[in-house]
Amino acid sequence: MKDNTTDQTLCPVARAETEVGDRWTVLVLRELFARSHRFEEIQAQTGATPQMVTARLKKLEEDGLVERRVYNKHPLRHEYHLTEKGEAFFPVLLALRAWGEAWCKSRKEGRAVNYTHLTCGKAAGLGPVCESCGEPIHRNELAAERAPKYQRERDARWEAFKASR
Amino acid sequence: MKDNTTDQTLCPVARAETEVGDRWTVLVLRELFARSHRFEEIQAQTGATPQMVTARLKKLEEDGLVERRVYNKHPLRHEYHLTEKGEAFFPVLLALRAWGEAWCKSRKEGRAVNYTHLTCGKAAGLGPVCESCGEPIHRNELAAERAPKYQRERDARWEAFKASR
DNA sequence: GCTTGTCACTATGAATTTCATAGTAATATG
DNA sequence: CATATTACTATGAAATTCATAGTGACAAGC
Repeated sequence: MKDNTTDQTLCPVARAETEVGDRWTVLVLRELFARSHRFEEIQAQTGATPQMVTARLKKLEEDGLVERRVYNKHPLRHEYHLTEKGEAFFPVLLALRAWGEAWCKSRKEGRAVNYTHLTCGKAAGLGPVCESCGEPIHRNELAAERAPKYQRERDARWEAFKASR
Repeated sequence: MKDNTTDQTLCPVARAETEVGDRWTVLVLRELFARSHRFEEIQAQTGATPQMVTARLKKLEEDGLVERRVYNKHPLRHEYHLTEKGEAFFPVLLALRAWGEAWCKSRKEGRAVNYTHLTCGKAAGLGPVCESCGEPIHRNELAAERAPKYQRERDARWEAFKASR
């Protein structure tokens, strides 16, 4: 995609959007952060078609956010993992999550995931700083726990996906 | 767009992406945060076609991020402004900017915009907390200054846009 | 040794979206 | 009365997306 407005600009937002400015791409990244490393898990949980997943993973790899790791030869099978650049995207996803929780859901729907801030042992809240201790949140100092309802939703998606094959 | 994976999920990221999961949408929001409130400014600076701008603004209005304000009757003319929900999106853009500056540009290209943290009077850095005083950054406590190179880029885009009509 | 299952995709074609180019409508300005 | 300003709309070709189906390589069970 040649693109004079985003490739040749100094604007970091435009630059970023050429790499992650797509719904499926962000959903794939969400899954990688959620430790879904296999193609089928990503496909099932994002709801994308296999072509979409293939295309996004390929582009993410080209852009340096994702790397493939062989976990099986014969047949050749890969797992997808975040690189340093991919891991660095976490604050964006955290901010997007905070906005989504605050502005895209009714109050009675609960949180999908609750984070515990491991450095202080208490609830981290929505960030960017821990609501319990005030320190900036880093992904490696976080323990995630899915709300039962959200966990069930994911389990159901996986079952539905497997059943449809 | 009926969408069983993003409309019916508890995941705030998926919810958010149905509203802002698109390159043009994010670029339009960037312009609104940059205080471009007129249709043509947005069109010129994003590089989108008028249909794209129309469609995104309409959707953003429907989703409650943007409101139209009449600034002229006869002919009827509107300006586009962020609502509270739209303003609340700022941390996402800030995080995206930080990631873009850090990972989508070569070191020798400078920053596009530098922020001064008004509460401490010093450089705010890339956030989410002020690099000078450590406090969380809020948009209304920030003064933005465009790098001369970036300002020239924007001026040139505006000139090119006007010349092409 | 043959069927069934697993995993990661690819193939196909219709439907939708995007893009470039051009044009319109209402009014102000010189 | 001609030109400029502003905010769009129209059109059709090109590209992308989607749903549905299928493939290839192997493992595991019987």
